[in-house]
Amino acid sequence: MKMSEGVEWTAHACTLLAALPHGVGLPAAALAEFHYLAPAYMAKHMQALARAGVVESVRGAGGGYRLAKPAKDISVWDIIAAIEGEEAPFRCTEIRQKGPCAGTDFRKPCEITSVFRRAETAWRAELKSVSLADIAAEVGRKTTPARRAQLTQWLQEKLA
Amino acid sequence: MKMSEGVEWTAHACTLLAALPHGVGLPAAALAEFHYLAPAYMAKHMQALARAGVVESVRGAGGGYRLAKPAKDISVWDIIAAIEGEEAPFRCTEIRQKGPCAGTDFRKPCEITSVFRRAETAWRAELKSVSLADIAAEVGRKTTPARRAQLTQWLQEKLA
DNA sequence: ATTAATCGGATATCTTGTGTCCGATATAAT
DNA sequence: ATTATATCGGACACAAGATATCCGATTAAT
Repeated sequence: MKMSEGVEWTAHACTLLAALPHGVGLPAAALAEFHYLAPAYMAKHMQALARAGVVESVRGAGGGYRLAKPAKDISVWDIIAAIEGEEAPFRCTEIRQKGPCAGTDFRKPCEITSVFRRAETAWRAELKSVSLADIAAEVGRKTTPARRAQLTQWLQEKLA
Repeated sequence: MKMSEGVEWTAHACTLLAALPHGVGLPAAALAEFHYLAPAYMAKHMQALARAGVVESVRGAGGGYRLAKPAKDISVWDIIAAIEGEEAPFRCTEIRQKGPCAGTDFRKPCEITSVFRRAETAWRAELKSVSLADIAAEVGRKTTPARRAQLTQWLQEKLA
């Protein structure tokens, strides 16, 4: 069970977008360059985010991706759902309904499925409770002035 | 991100083993037959459980697999760890350390990794909190007398 | 000692994730 | 208005992990 690297890539990319002024975006190539990631693959993942409504795409010269909503309204879960889909990691195939001793009264989920449901609900709850705004604020708080200057300069190049 | 079906298969298989008297086991073929599952593939998964110390294998005629510990000391998490490994679904590759604006003070995990750590800790906590004994007890409570008789007869065949 | 049953690891197939490329489209410059 | 350039979007290859099987090694029963 491995989560796609795309989640990590886009989470960091969206954190960068959240640090930008409202309405301002960056092309996928710049988002990839910011962490030295494969541009084409990053582009593919950003497409998934756009389809899911997390970011908006602007085509043509000077275009790129920008957040489709305020950063406080985008959770880490939203990013996972966009990249990985909403389906749960554990998928009950109802094997209890098969076999020599299978019964017939199966309206409720089996005990094993129930455990996984509870666990995955707790997992999603944590992921939903943190927004891009929270992350961006925390990152900003920890950023040194030197790095902040570096970032400003890099952004000027890219936004010019 | 998909969890292996082996987790579902072996969770149900272990639930069956937990219902047996202490020290008694069943061959992999019987565990598969109980839910009409592919015997060879079930065998492979049971091997993983044996390697992880969740079950013990007994070779030769009359052998099979039995729980290696009391059912109350085996959690759902132990089964996942055996089948899937202990590694977390989200794997931080420290992309923040790369790129034109990468800094140098990276002793602590980044904000994004922290969120995933918290979420996965909550997930594992739920899975660790439920033992095979809990599941077996709940299943037993819900089992009708008719099905219990079915099970008893099937077991007599298999244990004979 | 022989036979039969069972585990254990090596092997093959298939789905999913990883990664790239080129056409479609919109912007900016001329 | 036209052209050239930048950018997204989906179609297309490749690699990795999950799925599934088979046969040899080992052990108990006969």
